[in-house]
Amino acid sequence: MEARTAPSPVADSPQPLAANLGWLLSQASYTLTTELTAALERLGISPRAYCVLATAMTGDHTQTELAHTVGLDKTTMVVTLDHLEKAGLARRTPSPADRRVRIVRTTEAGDEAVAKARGVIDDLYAEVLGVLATEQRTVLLDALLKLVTHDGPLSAVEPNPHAPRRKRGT
Amino acid sequence: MEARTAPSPVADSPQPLAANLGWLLSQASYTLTTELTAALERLGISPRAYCVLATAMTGDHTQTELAHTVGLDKTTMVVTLDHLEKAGLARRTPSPADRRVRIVRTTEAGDEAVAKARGVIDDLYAEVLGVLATEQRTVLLDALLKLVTHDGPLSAVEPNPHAPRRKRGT
DNA sequence: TATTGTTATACTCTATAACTATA
DNA sequence: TATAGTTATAGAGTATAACAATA
Repeated sequence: MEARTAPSPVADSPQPLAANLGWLLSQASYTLTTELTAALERLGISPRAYCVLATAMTGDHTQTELAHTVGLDKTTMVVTLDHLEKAGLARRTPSPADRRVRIVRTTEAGDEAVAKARGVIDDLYAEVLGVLATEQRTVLLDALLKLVTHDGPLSAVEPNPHAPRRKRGT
Repeated sequence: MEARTAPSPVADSPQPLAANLGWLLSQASYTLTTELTAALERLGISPRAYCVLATAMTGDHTQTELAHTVGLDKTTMVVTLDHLEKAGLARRTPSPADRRVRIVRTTEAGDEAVAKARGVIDDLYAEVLGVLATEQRTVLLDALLKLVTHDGPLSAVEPNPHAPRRKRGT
């Protein structure tokens, strides 16, 4: 399988120190994503498609709503939905209330795909975490959550919407 | 600042479960990389450039050696070195032994840049990990290392060199 | 005038292929 | 014939801009 994304530039430290947080996180995240992508590919679905599909299932959402929730650009959402429709996993339904808007609904096949994907994902996570002792596992997840969660040091950075396009320094 | 990389498709789960390993890792890794990139940018250096520079400092290396060590394609290495030379941080020296080969050496400015970058990186990691209790920190790093390390479940996947180019499924 | 979804397009990043100069 | 480095180029992925339909 070809790598989905190039390894993070920081992930290539030749001799990872025990304290090289960045390398550890990049490596873990990258490999897990790669394995997840490979596993889902066998179901004919991409991680992104799964994400959109699973979100669409939670209620009646327009494309823009969906894009916002999942964190995609609306034009990327168009492409993703084109794929999903072609694969028969979702369909766009005109909204009776607003004729500009299209509600995204999952098909039965889509529901099944999500269910199967959930199983695959859960299995993968269980397999990975199974290597750790029970307490270690708990602490790991707690610690990550603490870092990532609202006003932790690794909570989401909102990109400056009007930042000048970077010109690629050295 | 503009996001360097789009958020991982898996990282966008609307309501992260405590056990959503993938989301936690992606989010942590992505944000840390973003912050690291921003911090290094103030030094006029990219994470990749830092990586190459720091590796080049460890001895006399050819471009290909460097590329292999750091995990870059040789053509990408050319571009990276072009930047580094233009910025006066590294230079290509012809090898006396083999006239096809060029040894990559850091300049004094390059050495300084690496030293400064090291400081910035260490500070950032310390700041992030400072949020955790001492024991929590140890367990986190141990656990990550265990997952990522040789024959852990998230150890590096070697890409199949002759896999057919993926055609983008759903 | 503003908004939804679409299309067309430009930009970034990386890798493949072809070339040169050596070996 | 094979290898190091270079250049040119194509591919994949994303976002910006312009547009049509509707509000």
